[in-house]
Amino acid sequence: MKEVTLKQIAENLGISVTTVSKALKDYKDVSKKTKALVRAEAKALNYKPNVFAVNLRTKESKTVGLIIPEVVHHFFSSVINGIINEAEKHGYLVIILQSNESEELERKQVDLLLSKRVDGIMMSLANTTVNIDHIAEVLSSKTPLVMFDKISKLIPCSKVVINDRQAAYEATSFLINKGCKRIAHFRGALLPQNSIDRFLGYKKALEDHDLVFDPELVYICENVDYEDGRTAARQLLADGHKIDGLFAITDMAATGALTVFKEHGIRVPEDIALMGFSNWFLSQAITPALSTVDQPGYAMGRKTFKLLRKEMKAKKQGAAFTPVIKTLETKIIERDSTPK
Amino acid sequence: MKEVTLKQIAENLGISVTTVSKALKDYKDVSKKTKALVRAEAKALNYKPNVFAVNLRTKESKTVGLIIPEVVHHFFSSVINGIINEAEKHGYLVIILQSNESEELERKQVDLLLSKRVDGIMMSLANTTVNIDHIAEVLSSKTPLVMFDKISKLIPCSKVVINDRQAAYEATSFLINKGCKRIAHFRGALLPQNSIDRFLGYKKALEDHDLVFDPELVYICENVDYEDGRTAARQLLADGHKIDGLFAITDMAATGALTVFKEHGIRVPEDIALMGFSNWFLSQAITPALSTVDQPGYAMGRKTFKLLRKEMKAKKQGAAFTPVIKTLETKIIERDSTPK
DNA sequence: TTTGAATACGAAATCGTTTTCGTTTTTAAT
DNA sequence: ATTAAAAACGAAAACGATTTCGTATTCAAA
Repeated sequence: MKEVTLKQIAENLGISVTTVSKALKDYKDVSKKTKALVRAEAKALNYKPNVFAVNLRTKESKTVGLIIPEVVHHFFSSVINGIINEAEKHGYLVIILQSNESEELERKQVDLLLSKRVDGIMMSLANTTVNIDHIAEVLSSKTPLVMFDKISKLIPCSKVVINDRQAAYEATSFLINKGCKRIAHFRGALLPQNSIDRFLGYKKALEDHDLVFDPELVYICENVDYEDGRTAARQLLADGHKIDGLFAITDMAATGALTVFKEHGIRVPEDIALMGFSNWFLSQAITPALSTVDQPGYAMGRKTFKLLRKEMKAKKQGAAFTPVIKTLETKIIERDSTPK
Repeated sequence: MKEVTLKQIAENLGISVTTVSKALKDYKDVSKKTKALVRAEAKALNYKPNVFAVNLRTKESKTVGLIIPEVVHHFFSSVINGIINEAEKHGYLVIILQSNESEELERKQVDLLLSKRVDGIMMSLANTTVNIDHIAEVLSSKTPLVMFDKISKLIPCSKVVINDRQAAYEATSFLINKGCKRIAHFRGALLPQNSIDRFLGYKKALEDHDLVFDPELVYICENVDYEDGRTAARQLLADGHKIDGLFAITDMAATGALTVFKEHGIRVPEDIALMGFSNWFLSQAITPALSTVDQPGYAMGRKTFKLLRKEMKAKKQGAAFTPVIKTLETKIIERDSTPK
């Protein structure tokens, strides 16, 4: 029950290990006859190359790393899906780590992946990450790197993003075109670029349509989740603001707000029109179904791996590689939380 | 800019590679003075052991594989979360593959993981999997294996499950105790064990409470999702059945049914009481909030890895290991889709 | 001073492939 | 028959760590 090795095959056939190796890799300096013999014997013994040895020799592992803020999240799990499907197509395996939105964990995980000598790394930053030394470290280790969604503009690497500002601008404009005059915004935390960009898009849309921007109508949802949406909505009502539209940073927050509105007898969309963001599965299952912005997670995952692969290829061939920044399209999904 | 190796350190210090290696691993036959020197030099050069070489020597990779039907799924992503958190605690990385509910893909992925020589494998079967040769192959390769949730009773390995039958029995009994007399069931496909068990639990509960079991009230939701729930609910109404309770195999299917009921002016819970299954995030965000059965995904993930680690440890020490089957507790979550 | 046991160190084998660079054998051309 | 070129094979050196077994040194006890 010993492991089958090249040596084993070589001995059985009375030839050298070298020739066996070459035969299996289809080198041209091995005769067809020998190749056939070797292949037959390999199959007979059910030979499987020892990847550990192969990795050591070739200095690559055909494995890539992925660091993501959280796995249990419709958008991110869609990205994962896109990445592992694309990776598998090319014989790569994906190691997934979760930063739990913690910068400290993120650092550890970068170290872990580098020490595992993965062929490349894909990552989306934790909300709290401000110091980016650990990412610079990835670059200086010459490990190909692609960032997606939550990126850092300071790192010169390939990136896959959506235009958050533009998307938020369109979402807000959509509300305005439906007749809304006083539109509140539930934004995310102050730091993350997405949060900032969506807020800026919201603000710009108001200004471009000659509506006053009232900072009092902007509420912060720290975790952009259901509970935050509920809390912010309650606060909004408690503050006595009269609004006819709400643009929430995520579908979760929008859904939270929706339930509060319902509890207070406020009709959606008649009294308040509601736009979410992301097009999570949830948004079509609630009543009224949520109008939102579709954020293409699966496509983002695929594109991210594709860029990574290009860079890994270039590195292997010693070719130069200039970072690419890809912006994916978003689109408005009209459902029942906005007036027809 | 060369890679730092043991040899490098040894040369700098004028000692042998052997001693450097031993010093770093705290062998007792190296003097304290030498250890200090070596460690200092290693730190100074920022030495990182080459895992490829370590893997080859030690024959282990500190990496485990996970095969799962789909990633974009609240329950499974919770399991992933539990697994990678627990794994990370012990220095293991997790390679995740997705079978997309296809037996063929599942086979390929098992092969991939075996060829990567992961230290252990965790998996939940695809719905369509009937032939289990590939799983037997894992066993015969001596790779530790733990199955969870969707398991095969034919494979003698450790397993982590819930008692689907019991949980469904409780859910149905809960409806009965709330006064339901005619309870429909939306079940899953015919093959998967979960689907069968939940159906059997439903049936047994009816019988134990002296209610007639009417096969006409059982509808199949092939993909147990939102759309299936809608379709089944429409069919139920079209068939003219008068029911006062519904137990759906998943929260998704329950939610689909709920929207159809609403569209037909049927009140929940007044006209029909509704129980889901899984306690996905969704269930608390809809109106009325869904009563359901909590399925502990995160705990299942943690437990799964823990069992795997035990088995990997035993293997390493050449100790015997007898498979363990762990059944996790579920519990009824009462919300607003059932009468108080 | 000799002996014995600790204590500290290293040479070399090993893990299983890959690949360079010779060497041998075959084939074709003169 | 001789030679040149082409085709087929192998020895051996990597890759970088781990570990077995010796050897050398130190120190204490007799």
